[in-house]
Amino acid sequence: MSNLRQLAQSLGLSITTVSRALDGYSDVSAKTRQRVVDAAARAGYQPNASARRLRRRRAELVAVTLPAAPGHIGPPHFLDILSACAEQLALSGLNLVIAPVPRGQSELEMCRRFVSGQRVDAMLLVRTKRRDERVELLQSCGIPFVTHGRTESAQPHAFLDGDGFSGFRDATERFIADGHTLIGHIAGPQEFSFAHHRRLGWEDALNRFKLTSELIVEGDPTEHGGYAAAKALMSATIKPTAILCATDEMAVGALRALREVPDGNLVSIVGHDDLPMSAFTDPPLSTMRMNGEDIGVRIATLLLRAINGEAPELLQEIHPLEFLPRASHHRSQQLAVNDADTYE
Amino acid sequence: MSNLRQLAQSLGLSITTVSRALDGYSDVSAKTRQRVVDAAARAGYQPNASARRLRRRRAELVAVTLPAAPGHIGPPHFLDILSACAEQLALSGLNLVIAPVPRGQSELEMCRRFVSGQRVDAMLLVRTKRRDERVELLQSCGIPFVTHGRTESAQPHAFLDGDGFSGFRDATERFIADGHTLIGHIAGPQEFSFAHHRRLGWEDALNRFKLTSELIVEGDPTEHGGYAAAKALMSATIKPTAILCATDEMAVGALRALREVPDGNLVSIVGHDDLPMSAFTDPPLSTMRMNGEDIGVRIATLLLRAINGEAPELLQEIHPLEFLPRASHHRSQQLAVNDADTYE
DNA sequence: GTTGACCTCCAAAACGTTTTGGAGAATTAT
DNA sequence: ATAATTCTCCAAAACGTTTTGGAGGTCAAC
Repeated sequence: MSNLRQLAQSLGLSITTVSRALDGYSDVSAKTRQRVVDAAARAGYQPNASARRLRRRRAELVAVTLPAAPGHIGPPHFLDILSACAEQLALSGLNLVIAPVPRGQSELEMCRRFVSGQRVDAMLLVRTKRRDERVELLQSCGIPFVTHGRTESAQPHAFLDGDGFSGFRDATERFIADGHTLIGHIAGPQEFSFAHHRRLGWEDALNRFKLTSELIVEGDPTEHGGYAAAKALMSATIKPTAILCATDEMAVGALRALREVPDGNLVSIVGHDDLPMSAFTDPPLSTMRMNGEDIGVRIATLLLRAINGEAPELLQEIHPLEFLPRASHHRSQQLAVNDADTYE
Repeated sequence: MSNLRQLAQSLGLSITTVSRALDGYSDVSAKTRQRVVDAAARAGYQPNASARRLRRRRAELVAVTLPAAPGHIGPPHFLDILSACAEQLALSGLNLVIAPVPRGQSELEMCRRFVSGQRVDAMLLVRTKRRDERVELLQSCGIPFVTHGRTESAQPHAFLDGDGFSGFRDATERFIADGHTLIGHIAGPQEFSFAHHRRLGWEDALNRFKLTSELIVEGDPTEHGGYAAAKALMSATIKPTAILCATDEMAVGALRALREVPDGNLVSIVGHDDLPMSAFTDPPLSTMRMNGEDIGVRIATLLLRAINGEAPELLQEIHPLEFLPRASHHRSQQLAVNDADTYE
């Protein structure tokens, strides 16, 4: 609307003074400041964002890459995370921009365009892979970034992740304590680090108790992926009596598959994410989720600290998972009579 | 990284020439242009976004407001829409920024900040209300904007919407044709235009056939809202034999409520949105969805046309809904024997 | 041999802000 | 009464780009 020059002119002051008055510098008298602030409010003055960004050499923007992945973009509540993150960032004057990968372009090129055009002060990467080329690029550029999920990068980088390993190990041991010996896993694509950690946790528990870890099928992290995987598991000669699913979405698919298969309704199921709908499936889905406060806010905090130059080693958070027992992890009651204490 | 000046210096050319060479002006010789383009590629040159934005007086940004609404932010697939929209916008050099409402601030203030700070070239409003103050503000500012969902604004504005009225009217008539006479509606908050249109469609069909339109309960557009509403409907003295739900999420909640109620499994259900999970509920959820290509892309196109100055009247799209019959709309087979032809 | 029309290129201004390095006035200390 | 200090304010430079309005040269036409 209006700019600093017009405002200054109308007040008979210099641009400098108006600018400094609004920015709260101490070298402008209280009286003048008040006059300026009033006039600015009256005029609805807002500094031109591009001009400030240019002068300050900060983009005031953080980009989140949305990989055009097969299946869904992320868990359905992912937008809520982004929204909370954006809200927190906004408190520090940063806006969150969505950086989709243009058709026919690689994620890498997109990242490059964003950083070398100085469009962003930092980046947020989601759906990180175990070996993620985006991480390597951003590390070599030296631009601050945070990933949602770990990677196997040699150099440390900032990340926030849930402890999928422990969560899935514990869930598996819980099944074992219930007397299960044939515990399957519907895994997500192993290139994704979240899927890999969850699988390793499941495997770890089975190895420790010398149980088979062969009842595993990998699928897309979608309802259909879970459906197909469950069908595959249940059509083998050795069928699991309990199944851990990498995500709630896969678990929802698995539940449907189990409805269509003989004795499928005796198979126990556990998922991960605690989607809003998970409490409303039949049976209500036992699941787990990262506890603690809002993930989006935490991510924003990490981003801000990264922008402030804190070392990546200090910006790594692994949050424990919280188990949410509902009905689905306890379906075959006849197994529960085993003596669970022998496993302690 | 590098800027125009350095690039020009290294080539022994002026800044002007380098700039114009890269922008494809005709007043630079083919030979020089080639030299410039090569050097730019080698240096990985990307123009500084803030500088260009300042000079061109375009923010190259579009903001989407994410109301901190009760319940979820939007349908779970909403992020996919935004992603597609962002991708399409990116083809025209525009980025999509998330504009959440800061705590303790109204959506209105947020919009004002964005437009008067010239942070955006256009805005996208979602979850529009029948009387939406954001629309009024943006209209008075004269900034281009598109809404996802209609409003009852006096002045026309650009929008994209599904034909919820016809969709719900048709779905109701389908129930009537199946012999139902007690058809309930689980409505969304009527201040939202999408919820209102859907309700009106349901009501219209009932009125036309002189059936009662009293079996209606309003709830939050969430699983829990649907659950509670269904419980309420089923605990009245007159119980519906079929229920239309304003959203799939509400339908999922309703399905669970019906499982917990005598004869609930005979009640037919229809939802709206075709969430990925809707095909995996028990029974699979009959639903409807806006057909046509990617909604996100269409929204982006509308935004671009609005930015180009096209009149709002020309930027209004109402898309028909497509009915997706699965199992849930046909549960009480004994009712279907009625003579449906009398209703034609 | 001059005129006009092109073809290349460029200096300088502009976008609106923040920041630097004072200038002048008022106040206090010597 | 002068010097030192503080209090206000401001002119000008800078951020990196795009765009305006030519400048100088070459070539063909008259």
